[in-house]
Amino acid sequence: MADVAQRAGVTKQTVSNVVRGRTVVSPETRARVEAAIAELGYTPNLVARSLSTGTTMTIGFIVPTIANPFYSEVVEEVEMLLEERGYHLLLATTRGDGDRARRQLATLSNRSVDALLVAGDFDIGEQLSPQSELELPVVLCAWEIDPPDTLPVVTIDYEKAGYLAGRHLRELGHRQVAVIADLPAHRVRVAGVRRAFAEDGITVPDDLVFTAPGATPESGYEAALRALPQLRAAEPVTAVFTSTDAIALGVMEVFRHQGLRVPEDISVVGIDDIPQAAHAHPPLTTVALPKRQMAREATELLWRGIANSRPAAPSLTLLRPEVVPRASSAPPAVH
Amino acid sequence: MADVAQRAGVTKQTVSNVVRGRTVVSPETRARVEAAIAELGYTPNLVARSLSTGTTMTIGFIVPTIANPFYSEVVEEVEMLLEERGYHLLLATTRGDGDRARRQLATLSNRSVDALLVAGDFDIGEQLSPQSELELPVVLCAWEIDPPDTLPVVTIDYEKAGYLAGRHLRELGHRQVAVIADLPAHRVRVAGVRRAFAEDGITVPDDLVFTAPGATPESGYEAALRALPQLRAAEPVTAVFTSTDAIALGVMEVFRHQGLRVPEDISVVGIDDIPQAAHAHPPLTTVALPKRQMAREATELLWRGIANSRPAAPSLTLLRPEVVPRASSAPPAVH
DNA sequence: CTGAAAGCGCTAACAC
DNA sequence: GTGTTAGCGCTTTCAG
Repeated sequence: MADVAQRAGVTKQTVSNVVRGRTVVSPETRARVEAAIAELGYTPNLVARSLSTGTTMTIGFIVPTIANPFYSEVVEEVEMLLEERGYHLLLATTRGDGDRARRQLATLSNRSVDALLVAGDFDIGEQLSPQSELELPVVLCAWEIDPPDTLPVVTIDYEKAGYLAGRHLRELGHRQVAVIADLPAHRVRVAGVRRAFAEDGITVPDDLVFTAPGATPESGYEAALRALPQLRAAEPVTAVFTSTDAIALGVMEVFRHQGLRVPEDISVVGIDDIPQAAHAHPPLTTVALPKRQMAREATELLWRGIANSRPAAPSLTLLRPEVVPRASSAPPAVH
Repeated sequence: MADVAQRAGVTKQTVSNVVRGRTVVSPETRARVEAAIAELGYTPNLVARSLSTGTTMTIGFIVPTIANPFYSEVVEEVEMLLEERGYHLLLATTRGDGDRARRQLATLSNRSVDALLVAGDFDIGEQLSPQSELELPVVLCAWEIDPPDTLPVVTIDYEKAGYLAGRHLRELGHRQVAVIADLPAHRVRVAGVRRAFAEDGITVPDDLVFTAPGATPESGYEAALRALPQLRAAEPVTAVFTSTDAIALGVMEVFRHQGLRVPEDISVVGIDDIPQAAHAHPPLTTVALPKRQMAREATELLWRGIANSRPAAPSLTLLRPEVVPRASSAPPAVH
């Protein structure tokens, strides 16, 4: 920078002004400086600028994983929004490991990011309270279980997602439903389904609730195998609610192998609306979670936090999920 | 830091030594300093450290998109490897936009990252030559088309992936194959298929090559619809090669709707081995691309580059793909 | 083993 | 409009 200044016959300060596009520089001076920059191939040192300004133009995003299409879509959207404002994305994953989460939080908050977005995995909640004391804007998103009330949270009404799935089945006329869910992580979604049936005085019996740990197609496959005898019991189950589309994919695979037709013999409803849901066989009825909208609102709060250089006031934004009816659900067969 | 030093009755230097775990500090002094740190809640400013050391403990990763499971898996693996060494991940996406790519490259290289990993999209290649002049370790990965020979490149033998798919079909006895590919991006994969058939003196006619832009299930669906008349022509096509599993998913959906049985009437082979391939209907035969291994080797070169504070010597590492036979491919029906 | 001094490259105040 | 003066918070010499 000093070299550029000398070559252009000005001071570093003027070079700085030119680089940052300040309007205080006369056109001639600007031209001279720009020429010098080009000749010397000068490029400003962002770290030095950060030290000086106290701002890094970087925000940290802590997510459980990126392999899950739900999160990768959120991350993609956030990255896009940040880029629009010239911000960068420092990405960290916790993989459901509380220790990792804590470490990630610690490093990122040492003034190396301007703000922090944290997507919720239930075990990270605890570590967060000390964080709020820190002078760093923090926004939480995708917080399914017990969103803290000390920070701004943008999440989805997961209970309602379950409720909508349940009501969809009820409206089709289903009375006997099995549940295959990644418990306890998705307990809120299951509660929603139960509520929908309870409204009509129907109880979902505990022995029709099966767990699919990890919420993968594989876990859904295994859970469906375990569930099979119950599904075919005397009082026939006419529908299956899965807490995730991924689980539904595995469940439907079992049904195909076992000759259970979807939706003729049994309906299937998932949650999420992942890209593959539309191309499943049959296309999967699901409850879409507004991930991109969540990303937008969370980022908006981030900007607000950055503007005030502290977290936005505690708040809870609950986004509304929406049923996407497809071919995997239909009225129960009459018998 | 000065406060901590004063409180512990030492200088900043000693505090620094304690923080960085240097062994030059006497146990008593160390204890005093640590107490002061705890009492004051001191946490080192990483930006200042970076300015001083010239190292940010951050590496940049430029990737076309993260929504595609191929890349998200690579990113996830890279992030894990970085975390092991205490490095952070600055993620940028290009979305196939050359301008964005150039901007991303420019910002990231201004000393704000210690090294740069770039996953290949064909239009980014050009921007990269100026970069190599920069004193920044750069490693390229997933470079399907024309890997530059001026930088270290870790990629997959995509031609061989196509070749293996083709040979798999040949070994099953298929002679007449249609190709549905995201061209021109995947032209190398198609060339591989052609080579496999050419070895047996069989030419894949151009009018059996269909393009599925974007390599999504949707694009595969549409391409398959266009291809249908040809597939049912006089000389029957007994197999379809798709340049990507995602395309195959859409193609198989069309076949189901049209009553074409897979693999009895027609075999389908994809490339990639995305998670859904195993749960497709039927499970998809594919050629697995060693993404995680690619991530590992690329990261290894990154470390080497950082150690020498410049890119590793130009090199080309070609990883070997592998056929994963599943139910979507079988010998052609005799007629 | 500890301390004092100099600087990393840039920006924010002020003067001029 | 442009130049001058101080730092931002840390690390790195180099003496002691």
